[in-house]
Amino acid sequence: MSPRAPDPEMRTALIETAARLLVEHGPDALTTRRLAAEVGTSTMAVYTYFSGMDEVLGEVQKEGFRRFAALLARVEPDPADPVAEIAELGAAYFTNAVTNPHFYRFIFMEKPVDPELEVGLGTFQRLVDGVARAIDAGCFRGEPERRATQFWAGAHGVVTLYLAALLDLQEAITSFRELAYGICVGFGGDPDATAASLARGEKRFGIPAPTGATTPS
Amino acid sequence: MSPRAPDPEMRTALIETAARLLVEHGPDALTTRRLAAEVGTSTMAVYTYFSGMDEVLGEVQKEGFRRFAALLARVEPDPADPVAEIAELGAAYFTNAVTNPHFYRFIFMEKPVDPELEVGLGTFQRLVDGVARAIDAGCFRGEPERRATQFWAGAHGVVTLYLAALLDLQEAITSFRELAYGICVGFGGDPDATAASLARGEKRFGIPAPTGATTPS
DNA sequence: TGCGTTGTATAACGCCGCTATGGGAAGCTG
DNA sequence: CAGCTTCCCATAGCGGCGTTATACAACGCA
Repeated sequence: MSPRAPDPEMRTALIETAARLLVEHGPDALTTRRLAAEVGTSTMAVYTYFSGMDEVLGEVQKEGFRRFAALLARVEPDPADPVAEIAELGAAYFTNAVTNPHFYRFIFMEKPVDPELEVGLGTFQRLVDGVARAIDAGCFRGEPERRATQFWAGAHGVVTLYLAALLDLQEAITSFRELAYGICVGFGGDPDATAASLARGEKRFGIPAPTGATTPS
Repeated sequence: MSPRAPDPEMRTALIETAARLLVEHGPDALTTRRLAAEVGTSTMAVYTYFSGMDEVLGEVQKEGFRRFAALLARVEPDPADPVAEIAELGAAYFTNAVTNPHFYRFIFMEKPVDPELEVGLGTFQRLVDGVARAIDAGCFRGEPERRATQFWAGAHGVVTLYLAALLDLQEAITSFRELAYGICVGFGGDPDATAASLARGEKRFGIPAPTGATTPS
């Protein structure tokens, strides 16, 4: 008395196909019927492997955070120049948003399906750690979590303006840089040293150069 | 040969009812059928007075900006202390978001239906003007539009974190304050004078005190 | 009074998320 | 190797959505 075995690849296929649909066709394409058709199954599969479409969307959100975390993982801790490290994390954040706007919107601009979302908070913790090193090294003053919140808030605000086409890419990059500079120097950072570190970190990660079209589709 | 006259109040009633539905029941309540039922007409009215539901939503967005602009209008230009004026504008922004979270979400976190949205840009211009006065007065350095963008980005980021329940009200207010302080002082503002002006402006407008529940529903 | 014009109520179309149902595949049991 | 139990999933249906076609009712000028 053993039942028919579930397809171990089906759940993964649904999530990855949903993520692809989001990236390629935008959030409107994320319907149960279209997802099932794209995978080559019926809508019932969604209810066999998930509680409903909402859980699929939650998994897509997690997948987005996983990809973002993978990008952040490219940034190595730099005890010698923690402000440069923060600039690298910022560049990674910005690059992630510009490269995959649909994903960014879905992850950061919609109310999270899973309020816990430990994987999302993990990416924030990565920033808190970097900021804590900078504060310990005396690069600027503050409480790590709160200062990290402010870096994040600024980055998110600039990205949001960019994605709403209220800023072109060049303006967005400039504001992004200056906001980081303002926070560091505003809380005690040395102006010249801060500018040098931010430039160093940004160069290391490499923000996408604004060539050709400078507003998102 | 004169046809049946259109009801001059119908268009307004639809927009205002839609706004009320958004405020009281959230964005999911903004359906054609429910809106028509609430107004006491049929769904066809939406197509008689608008091109479709999208145009209604666009008008709701404009209405939200109009209410926000009315709040900003309470802030009088203060040539003697432009940084206090910026703090007042910030407090108005924050209050607007906290008081009407559904409206804030709808206006600032969803892609605008009408990309022009001159009324929305008008509210931003109000900030640019205040920032320009501060720069002219030597309170900090920069180009008005870009610096205003950065204030806006920071405010929006903090509000977003608050509405996502990742910050409680007290944390949000603190980050809000410190971000403004950081931008001013980071670009040349005198620390003590900036802190005093920000406190003065905030006191004048009055950010809602965090009493009782400190996270949005 | 009649006619032309136009608002709008009703019903229908094709979507949506979701569920009820039933057939068939799978593997343990005798 | 049958048989039976179990569960996957294809099909079809339900109530919702935005939108559209149609028919009727209201209105003002001739």
